[in-house]
Amino acid sequence: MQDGIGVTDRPDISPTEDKTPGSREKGLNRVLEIFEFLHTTQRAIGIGDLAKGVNAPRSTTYTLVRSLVDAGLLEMAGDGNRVYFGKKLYLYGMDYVRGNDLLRRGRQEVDDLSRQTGETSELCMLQSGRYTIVHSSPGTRPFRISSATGLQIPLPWTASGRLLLAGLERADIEDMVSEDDLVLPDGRRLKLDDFIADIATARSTGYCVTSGLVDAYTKCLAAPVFSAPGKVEATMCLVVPIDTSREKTDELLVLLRQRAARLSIAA
Amino acid sequence: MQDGIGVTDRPDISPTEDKTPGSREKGLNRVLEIFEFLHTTQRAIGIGDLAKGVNAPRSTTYTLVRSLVDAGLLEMAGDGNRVYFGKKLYLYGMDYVRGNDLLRRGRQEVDDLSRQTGETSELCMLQSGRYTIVHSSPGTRPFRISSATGLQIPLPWTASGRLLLAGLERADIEDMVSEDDLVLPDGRRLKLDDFIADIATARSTGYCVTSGLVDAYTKCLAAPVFSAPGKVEATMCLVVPIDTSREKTDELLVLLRQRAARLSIAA
DNA sequence: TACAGACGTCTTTTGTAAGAGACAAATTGT
DNA sequence: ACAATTTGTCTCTTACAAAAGACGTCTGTA
Repeated sequence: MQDGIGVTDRPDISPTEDKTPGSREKGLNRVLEIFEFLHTTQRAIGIGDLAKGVNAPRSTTYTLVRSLVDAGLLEMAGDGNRVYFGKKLYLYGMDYVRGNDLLRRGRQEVDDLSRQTGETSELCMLQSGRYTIVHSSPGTRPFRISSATGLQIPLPWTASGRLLLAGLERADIEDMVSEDDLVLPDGRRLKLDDFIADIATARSTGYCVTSGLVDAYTKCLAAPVFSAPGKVEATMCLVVPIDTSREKTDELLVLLRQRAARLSIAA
Repeated sequence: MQDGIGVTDRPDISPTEDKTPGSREKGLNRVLEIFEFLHTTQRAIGIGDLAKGVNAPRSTTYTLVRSLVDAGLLEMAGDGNRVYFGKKLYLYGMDYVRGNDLLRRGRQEVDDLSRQTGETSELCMLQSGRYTIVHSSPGTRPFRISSATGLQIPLPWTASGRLLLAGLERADIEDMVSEDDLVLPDGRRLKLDDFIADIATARSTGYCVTSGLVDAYTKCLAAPVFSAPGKVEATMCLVVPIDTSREKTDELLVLLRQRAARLSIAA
C-alpha cells in the first residue's frame, strides 16, 4: 500500500494542531477520525490499515472497531476482515433527512430540476468550513460530469462557494479560506480580494456563474437558498458544458433560480 | 469475554433502570446511547433532557454534545438549545448506501413495486437481533398503513421475521427472540414452537403471509432476498388491507417474489 | 421581591480506558 | 520448506476523561 505523500490530508480541522507526540487520544476522537477516514477512502478497509490510516495504535483500533461494529455503526465487509460504514449510520442519516425540511425538499427539487433540464444538478451546503455536495442528480449527458454526494471541495473553486459566503464579514471569510484553497486544480492561484469581490457580486445579483474553475470543461451555475432574509443556508447548482450558449445558460438560470427561490420560502 | 452466548444482551432498553452501581461510563458508549435515544425520540431535544434520557451526568453530556456538534454528527436545532442528528451522519449514511449494492438496488425495487401495485412496500433486514424497516415506500391508499424507516419491531410480529430467520438453528432463534417478543401488540401470545414451525414453512415455500399480527387491519406479504444460497440477507414485503381477496393477494405475491428474486441474483 | 428551576461554564478528583507490548495463529512470499 | 508479515486477543500501567458539584445567568411564577 503506497502511503506516500499525505495521500490522506489530515482531517485536522484546526490548522497544525497536531498534538504532542506519544500523547493519549480520547476514544471518541479516534472514532471521529475513523469515520472521516472511511468517508474519504470510500471503501471497506482492513483494521490494520485503518489503524495506520488514522495513526492510532492497533490495539486501540481493534477495541473501538469492535464497539462500533457491535453498535451497528460499522459493519464487517463481506470477505471478513475489512470494515466500512454500517446500517445504523444509514438509519440515523434517514432520521436527519426526515427532521430536515430543507434537505428533504431540496433533494426533490434537485431531482426534478435535473430531469427537467437533463443537466447535472446539485444541492450544496457549508459543512465545517468547506463546500459540500449534499445531494446530486446525474443528468442525461453522455459524459457525466457529476461528483459524488458528500464530496468536499474548497469554497473558492465553485460558484456555490461564492454564494454560501455572501453575508459574512471579510474576517470570517479569511478565517474560512486557507491559502491552499485559493490554488485551483490546474495550478492557477486566485487572489483573495478577487474572491471576496466575487462574493459581493454574487450577493447582489442573487446568482453566480463560474467557468472552468474546477476543470476546463464545465461551467457552474448556482443560486442561493435562504433560511432567513440574508442568510444563505444552501445553494442549488447546475453543472453544464463550458461551451453552453449564452441563451441556453440564461434559460437554465431562470429555472434554477425559480426552484431555489421556492426552497427558500418556507424554510 | 469469551462466552459467545450473551453477545446481544443489550442492557435492557426498557426504562426499568440500569442500576449501574455508581460507576463511570465510557464516553463512546454514552455517545452510542445518545444516538439510540435520538433515534427513538425522532426529534430534537434539549441537552438537559437528553442527559436525563440517557441517564448521564449533565456535565458529561454537555462535553460530549459539544464534541459531536463540532464534528457535525449532531446539530443544534433552529431554536438554539436542542440537538438532533447532523449532516455528517447523513453523508456517512449515503456512503453506506453507495457501498452496499443490495440496499441501493433494494430501495429502487421497493419504490418501483410500490408504484406498480399502489401498495405500501418495504425493504427489511435483520439489525442487532430485530426486524428493521430499512426503506419503505408509502403506496397510494387513502389510509397510509406504513411505518417509518428505521423502525424496529420484534421478529415474531412480522412475516419478514419468519423469512429472515430461515436457515438458522433452533438455538440461534431462541437466543434472538425474547419472551416479550412473543407477545403481540394486542396481548395475544405466540408459542415459540409455532413460530419456529412458521419459519420452517416460510423457508420451504419461499414466501410468507401473515394476517392481523401487528394490527387487526393489515396483512403482510414477504419474500426473501438471498445474498448466498440459503442465506437470507433481507426481505421485501407488501402491506395490504387484511380483506384483500385471495386472487389479488396471489397476484401481488407473484410481483413481489419476482422482484425479490431479481434482487437476489447478483448479490 | 424572592423563589425554584433549567441552562451553560468551570474546576477538581479519581476510576479507568488508551496505549504499549507480547503472543499464537494465520497469511504471505521465496 | 522456512522466514517475514499480518491478524486477532490478551495483560498491565498510568495519563487523563468522566463525573461531581459549585457558580453565575436566565427564565417563569407565586
